[in-house]
Amino acid sequence: MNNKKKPKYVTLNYISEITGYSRPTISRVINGHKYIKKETRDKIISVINELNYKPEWTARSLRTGKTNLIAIIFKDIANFFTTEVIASIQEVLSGKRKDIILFNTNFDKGLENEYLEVAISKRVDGIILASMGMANVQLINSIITKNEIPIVIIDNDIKDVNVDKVFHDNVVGAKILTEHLISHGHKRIAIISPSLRETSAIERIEGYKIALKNNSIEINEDYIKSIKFKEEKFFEKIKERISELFSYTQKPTAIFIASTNLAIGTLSYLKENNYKIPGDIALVSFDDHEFVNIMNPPLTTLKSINKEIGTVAANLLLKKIKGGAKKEAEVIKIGSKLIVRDSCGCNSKN
Amino acid sequence: MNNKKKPKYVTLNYISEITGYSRPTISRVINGHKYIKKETRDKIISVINELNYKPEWTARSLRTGKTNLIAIIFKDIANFFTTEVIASIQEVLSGKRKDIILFNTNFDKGLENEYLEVAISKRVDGIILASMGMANVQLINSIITKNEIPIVIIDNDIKDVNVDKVFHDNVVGAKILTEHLISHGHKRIAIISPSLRETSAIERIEGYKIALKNNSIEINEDYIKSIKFKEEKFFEKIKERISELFSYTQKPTAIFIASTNLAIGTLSYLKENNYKIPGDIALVSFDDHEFVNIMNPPLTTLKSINKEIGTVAANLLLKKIKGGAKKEAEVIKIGSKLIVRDSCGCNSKN
DNA sequence: TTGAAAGCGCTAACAG
DNA sequence: CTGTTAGCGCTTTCAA
Repeated sequence: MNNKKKPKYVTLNYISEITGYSRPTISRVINGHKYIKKETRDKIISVINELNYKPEWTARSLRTGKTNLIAIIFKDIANFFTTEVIASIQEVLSGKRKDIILFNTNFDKGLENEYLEVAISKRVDGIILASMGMANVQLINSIITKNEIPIVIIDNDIKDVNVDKVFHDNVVGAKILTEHLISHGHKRIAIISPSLRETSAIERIEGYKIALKNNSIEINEDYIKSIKFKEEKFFEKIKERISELFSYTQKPTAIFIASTNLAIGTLSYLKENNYKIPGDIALVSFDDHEFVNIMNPPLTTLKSINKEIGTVAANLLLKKIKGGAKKEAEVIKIGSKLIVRDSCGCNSKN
Repeated sequence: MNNKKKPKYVTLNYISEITGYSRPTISRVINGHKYIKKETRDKIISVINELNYKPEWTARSLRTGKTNLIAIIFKDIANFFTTEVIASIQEVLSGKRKDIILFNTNFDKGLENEYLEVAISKRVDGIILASMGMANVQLINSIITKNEIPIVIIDNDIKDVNVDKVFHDNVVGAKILTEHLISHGHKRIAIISPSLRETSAIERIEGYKIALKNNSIEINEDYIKSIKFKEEKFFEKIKERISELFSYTQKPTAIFIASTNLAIGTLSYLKENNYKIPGDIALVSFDDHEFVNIMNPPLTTLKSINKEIGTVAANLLLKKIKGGAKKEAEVIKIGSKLIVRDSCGCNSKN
């Protein structure tokens, strides 16, 4: 009986034994070095193909100190925004033969720091971080300066950290949307926003307030409602907040919805309660998506730039990986424009 | 000037020099072995914390032969189905300290095989594959038997491959939906489906045909329309197919839409052309999602089981990783039930 | 154009 | 309870 268990994987050493060439020579062939005799190369390649040799990436990484691995650490991987961003990052990176290791913090601040440490441990070449905005500043600084791993932050800002950043221009976007409602004659405009601790939400509220101020409309703090994404019974909570809005003697006549998930809940509540949109209440929403078109009514939003954010972030990261993490950090804000549909009162008879 | 460049990473060796203990002892502390003097452990741990030592995962993997890495290879990472599946897989795996390396084949058969080989090269502990159904059978068999890496296939079947599989019960689901349309009195029922080469699509069409046959309704091949997801101008193509449907002298009175992306395009076309739903044309759609509720009209669908598919697949993979990849393969079909809303004709006056 | 030697950072086996 | 030795599979000198 043959007890010599077949090895799970063919190694360089094995190829060396078979071909009679040394490991370095075979390594050179695999890595496409010059100065290999054509005959040698051909022989080795044919054996490699025959045995279906695949280099052990883990050993190679250990030796070279490069992993070709990019960590994507996101606060939520299952929503409309994130999905498109990840896909566009993936597209850029796969072209450069970088692989993605994906982490979902699920809105947990502790996990955010933990995954950053896992990323260090994995010796990733770079990190793209869509944070809750509360990651450990010291940790991030140390990753950049000591470990020299470049980081690009998207979505939510982390202050006091000299890192590349790519954001939606939230203030301007929110201002545009709010002003559009004002142009329809609305003065009692509410805003429904995700967690007030995220900078993207804070900035959207800021843009909303600026628009009101510029038009001499008083800010009513009761009109500012927020729901944390991670909250249980998320959709029910949205409905509670909106019913609060309608319980006031001075009811709002329009709502600025600061994200798509919120829009789904909001519309859902309004339909259940037979509110006419935009007749009873006008709406605008921040994020765009293919399906807002077929909502009832189609939502007036800002043009979607999710893919662009992913592409820009990935390219920025690649640039830093090539050029060294310590160079001056860039902050890129990507602007967007209004897409008018029906929910705001344009094109409508409701 | 001090030219001794500070190292990017603290190593075991360095900790060893500092503490005076040997590398194995430190390694044991890190890996929580018993039989370490409390004093030794405390000393070592304090130095580790102070220096913020993080084990090099690549070296550890090389030594142990385990990477704790799971490859997720999906044909499309940016749609409603996939997003939920990935999130639920992630949830299961992160609990077991497995990390995810994410690949998107983008409907490219060549890339599918390429990424499988990358996964081998990375020595992943397991693979979850949502394929186009055309992966290299030999390659997959060799991964299972030779490399002993467990694979779980979801979404589309790959024939002649003895691998664990988790699927939506497409035939039964499609049958239920079609029968529901029939129960409303429809006889001219069209189906709009993704690429006919994917088994999930084929099975849905099969279920549709079974329902028709069982009710003695003749199958009209003209009523079966398909659009490949990867097609350029995807939404325009959908609209073309639907307008074809309406160009027939025997126009269909109902459409079974076999996936959510298709539903968006279909609804969009019908609204543009002022068709009343379900009055002019009744609809049912396969996948469910939070937002089909607020579509106009809300879509009658099958209850969403995307999360369940991810959870079941991930647990199955974990089981095989633990118990050896060679055990008998399981095939799990997950059933679903009808969620009646308005698009089918229930609850409606249109 | 090729090979010998060394070592990346870690852990397993064995000895004590 | 701890240290010595060895080696995972690869690539990088350096020398020939």
